Amino acid sequence: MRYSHQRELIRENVKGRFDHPTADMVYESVRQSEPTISLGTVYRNLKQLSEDGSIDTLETVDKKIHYDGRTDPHIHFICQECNDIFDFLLPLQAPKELSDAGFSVSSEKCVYYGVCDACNK
Amino acid sequence: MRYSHQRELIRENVKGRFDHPTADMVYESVRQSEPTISLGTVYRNLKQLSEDGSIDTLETVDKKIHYDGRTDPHIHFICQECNDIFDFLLPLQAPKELSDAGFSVSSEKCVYYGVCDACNK
DNA sequence: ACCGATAATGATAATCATTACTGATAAGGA
DNA sequence: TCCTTATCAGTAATGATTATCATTATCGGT
Repeated sequence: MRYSHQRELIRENVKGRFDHPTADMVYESVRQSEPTISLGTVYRNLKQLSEDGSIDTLETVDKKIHYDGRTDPHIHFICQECNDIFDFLLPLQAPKELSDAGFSVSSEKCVYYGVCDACNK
Repeated sequence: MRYSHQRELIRENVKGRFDHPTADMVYESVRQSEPTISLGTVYRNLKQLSEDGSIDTLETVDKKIHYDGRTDPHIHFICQECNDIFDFLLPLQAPKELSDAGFSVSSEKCVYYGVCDACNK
């Protein structure tokens, strides 16, 4: 993959935030410092970066792809009150029933739904 | 919710299969016995059924909503070789770190990625 | 430094899953 | 049976994402 200024801006943007942005959110943010960047460029690079493991993706119920700069093992919690997405840094914990059945696990995407600490008050 | 013949066909179809079909797959199947049913009707009813908990949904990387007749606690495994989705009936196991932090969990969606037993041979 | 091959870009059109709209039909209570 | 209205079939609209294309930028080789 050849270097590009735009891709670096996109990578740094996603890596530097923790709000699990959509492509459009990254576009609006990167546009502040690079006003001529195209939405298609943002989509193309987010896809590339997620395909080679630089960033991660998270599918939610809103039918938009959310991007995540974190690539170390962690799980997500989505509050059904405020719709915020929270990270919890926890080691990958694939049930042993999977390996028992001959299934080899390389990654996991766990999302828990409920009410967050703040909304519980 | 008022009774409708079409909705019952859709409910029975999803409940009677275990391949996590998309709206289009349900449409093609129900159409065999009800040729005049509309794709919009299938979408509308799948949405209703999932909203009142009769069926479940599963978001994957293909950007389509998959429906699941199973509503008892279970996790999913997606094989990266054959792309099949497997069910494992396991009790909901929210990490205690969540409740420790004041987060109350009401449901979970766990998807594990790797290679299934058959493809491992 | 320049060339040439080609990856990447900006702008925009196309795709495709899903949702909304509309006039007709049917469920079900009075 | 009559009335209200949820649901339907058919189809247009929406919206996120992807593809296209002419131009520009990267980078190894000369």
